[in-house]
Amino acid sequence: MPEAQSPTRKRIVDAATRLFYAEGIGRVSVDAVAEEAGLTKRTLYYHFKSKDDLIAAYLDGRDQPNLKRMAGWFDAAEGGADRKVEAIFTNLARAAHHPKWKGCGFLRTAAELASMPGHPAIKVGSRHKSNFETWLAGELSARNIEEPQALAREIVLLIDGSFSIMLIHRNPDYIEAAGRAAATLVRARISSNQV
Amino acid sequence: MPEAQSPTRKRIVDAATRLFYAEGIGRVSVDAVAEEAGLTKRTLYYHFKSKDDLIAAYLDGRDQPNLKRMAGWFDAAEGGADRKVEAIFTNLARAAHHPKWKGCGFLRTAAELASMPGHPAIKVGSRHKSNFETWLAGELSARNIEEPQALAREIVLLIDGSFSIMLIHRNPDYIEAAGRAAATLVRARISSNQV
DNA sequence: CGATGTATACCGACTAGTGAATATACACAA
DNA sequence: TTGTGTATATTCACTAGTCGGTATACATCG
Repeated sequence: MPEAQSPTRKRIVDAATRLFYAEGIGRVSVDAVAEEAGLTKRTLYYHFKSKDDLIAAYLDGRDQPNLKRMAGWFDAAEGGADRKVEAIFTNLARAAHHPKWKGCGFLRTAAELASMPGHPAIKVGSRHKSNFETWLAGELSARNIEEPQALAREIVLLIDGSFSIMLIHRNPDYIEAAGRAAATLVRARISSNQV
Repeated sequence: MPEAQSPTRKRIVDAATRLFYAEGIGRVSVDAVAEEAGLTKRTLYYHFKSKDDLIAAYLDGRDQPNLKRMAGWFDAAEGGADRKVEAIFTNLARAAHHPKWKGCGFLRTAAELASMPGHPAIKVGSRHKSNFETWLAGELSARNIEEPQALAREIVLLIDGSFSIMLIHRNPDYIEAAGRAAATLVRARISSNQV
């Protein structure tokens, strides 16, 4: 039985992360992951019972870093909740200029696995997106924004819409437009007794 | 040289449409498409020079039907522009309940081809999404809505956000929430001298 | 010894794409 | 009418390579 936190396992997940994000889970073979990790396929299958498991582990490893990055942008931004929300989009648009940017790994994986709704990787993605939505609703609630849950959900829709459309048009203007729409929706819910 | 509108070609595209939408372009082999169409792979390759070409033809064939369906929902809805826009989401949510529903074929294909931004199928998808955005801006403009282009873009972001999140959570509530947000954004732009 | 980890070598199934032959239909000439 | 040429359309059989996954063996270390 492999150890849950073995360094070899981490090497495999790191290699899978690089390849899966760059090429998509369907276009990357297990052989390629093993080679990228610098070991043989048999060793990979000692640590993971299937490719599907490895895909889920890849997404699981992206959960916390992704959340922290978003929260970092939110926290660092000056101004009220509207400006902080818009900062997420502004930073996203900047990140999208990077040549290695390929959208949201969670959404792309869900799209590739659309015919397998119960796939373990999709459950991981669902949990991640819920985590983000819950975190955002908490931040909005702490700032006395009205209907924080509903608003958080609308912002999530605009963020994921940006991710998707970017893969079609490759035009970051869409992300900026989504940011302005999100800021508008936030301002519409700033309550009267607000800091 | 094959004929552009040969009935055989149409049979192939129809078969490809069924399989590609149901399983995703990467999970469907050319052999499978040929068998679904009731002919041999060699015949398929007589009509299409590559699988990539066939994928582009699949999406090209979905352009007009998709636009007509959206426009039909918009036209059929009672009320002002806000209600008509919201009707698109309501109908989308209803369609998403169907067991064969697998999201937006254009977005899913773009996600699968994220590592090949210049792929012909992505160009077809980009054109389709632009067509829809332009059509919607026209409808909004005809109803004296302010900033119709900006608003159309925001609505598109909410629609495509709905498509993406649905593949993660499989919960049509997100589409309804997006519809309410879209209606809010429309109402914020209803000008004073309006019918 | 026994647990953990790694390597070589292999499996059957499937992949996109192709070579060569052939069926069909129609044009034109004897 | 009959024969020949030609373009379109289709099939069978095949290639060279990749796929996820595994059987077996061997190392290292407590």
